[in-house]
Amino acid sequence: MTPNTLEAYRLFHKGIEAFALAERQGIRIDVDYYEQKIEKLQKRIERLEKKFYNTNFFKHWQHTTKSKVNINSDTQLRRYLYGVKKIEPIYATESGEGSTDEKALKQLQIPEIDDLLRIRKLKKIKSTYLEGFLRESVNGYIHPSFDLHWVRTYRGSSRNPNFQNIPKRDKEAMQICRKGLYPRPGHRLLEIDFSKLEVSIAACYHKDPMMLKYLTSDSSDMHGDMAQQIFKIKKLDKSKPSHNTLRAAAKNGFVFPQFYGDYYGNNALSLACDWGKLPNGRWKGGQGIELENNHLSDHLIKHGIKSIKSFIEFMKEVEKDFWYNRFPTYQEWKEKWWKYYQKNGYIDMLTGFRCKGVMSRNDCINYPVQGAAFHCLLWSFIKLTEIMVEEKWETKLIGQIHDAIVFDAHPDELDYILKVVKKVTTQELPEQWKWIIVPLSVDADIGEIDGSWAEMKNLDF
DNA sequence: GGAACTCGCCAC
DNA sequence: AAACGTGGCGAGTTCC
Repeated sequence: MTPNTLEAYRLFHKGIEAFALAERQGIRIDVDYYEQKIEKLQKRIERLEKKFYNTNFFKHWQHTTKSKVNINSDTQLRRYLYGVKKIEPIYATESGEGSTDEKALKQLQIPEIDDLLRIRKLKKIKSTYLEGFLRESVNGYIHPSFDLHWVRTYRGSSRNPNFQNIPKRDKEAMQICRKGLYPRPGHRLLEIDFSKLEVSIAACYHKDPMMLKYLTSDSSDMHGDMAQQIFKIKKLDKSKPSHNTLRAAAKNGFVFPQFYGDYYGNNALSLACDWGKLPNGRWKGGQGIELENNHLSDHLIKHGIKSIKSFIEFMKEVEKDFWYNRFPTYQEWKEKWWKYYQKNGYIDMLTGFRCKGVMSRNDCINYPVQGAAFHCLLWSFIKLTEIMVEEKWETKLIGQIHDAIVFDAHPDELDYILKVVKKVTTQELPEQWKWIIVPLSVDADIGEIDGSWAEMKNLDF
């Protein structure tokens, strides 16, 4: 695994130097806040544990176990549920054991297990994030390492602590974890991320006309179109919350998984799971989100999809249409790319990096996209760091999350920084790399002066 | 008593 | 033909 061209080598060399500056700068943290929050969480966890110990579920579990039960042990839980109680596991792990992850446990519909999952969630927040931050803090700052020498796709990684997986979607976890991360006194946190970067970079490889159209025209909407097709609605109306839910479901339950190489069977099941029609493949009316006095499930039944089986068959057709009618050139590219690897034993990225070794079909399709997309971020990160040093900014780059850069910004420099960021990311980058044939765009989130990372607002610029 | 492993879960 | 890509990390368990 090496950069295959001088250009690729230089990108990583400069990347390491730029990351070193960000690492030295670090991210300010509120140590007192985390210490107090850990104590509070610990008390909440103990209360929940006490409650759980009083349930019949736990008492029976302990009764059937010789040694003292550790409720944090998935191994012990697995033995109890699937061994002692002989419940049929919903699905298995990689190694063939019955799964005890959240999704599998929820489907067992045992009320006491909800307590267990709640405890699991709080412990994750406390140990991985809060205690991790404190362990790594030096004089009120954490200094995550940003590495460029681990990842198979030539992406970056982060550790000690990992700055790239701090909770965001789960509101409660996000608040707790990010509330103690700050800019330097008097500054504002600023996060810039590329919009739909991987989809755009994929298009630079396959050049599918329909995809290029989606990425170039403001009026077209790929996820909206897929929502219409999957959920059989005539016209997606973005002013309706229910339609936005369906659009998000199409995006996260079909389009993105398909890009990563998933197939209709998984898509159908996970979509159906989301609106609660499983387990047992039972397809009932009166479920799923409300659509004009109608539940999604009734709506689909009315349109001839009367069982989970027929939904799977339907999604099979949707998939076929997606690849062979909507994006045929993308489909051909995937086949061509996979064949090329099988013949030559390697594939080259648009940025001059070579992937070799044992790779699956999905790997061949994903690696070049994932890598080159990150290299767009990296190139921008380097360029902005160079300008920062050259112009002696008070503002500093302090971190990177695959397609996003985090700044610790001086308020007086903010307008200027935003102008430079936009120029570098959307103009200079495509000028530098002529293979970028789609418009790139960036989005900004900004915190208050002395505001934490938990309270960021979208910024028009 | 530590290394290696599995599992679960957070991000993109 | 195959069947979701990349990481880091904590906790528990098993192996030596």
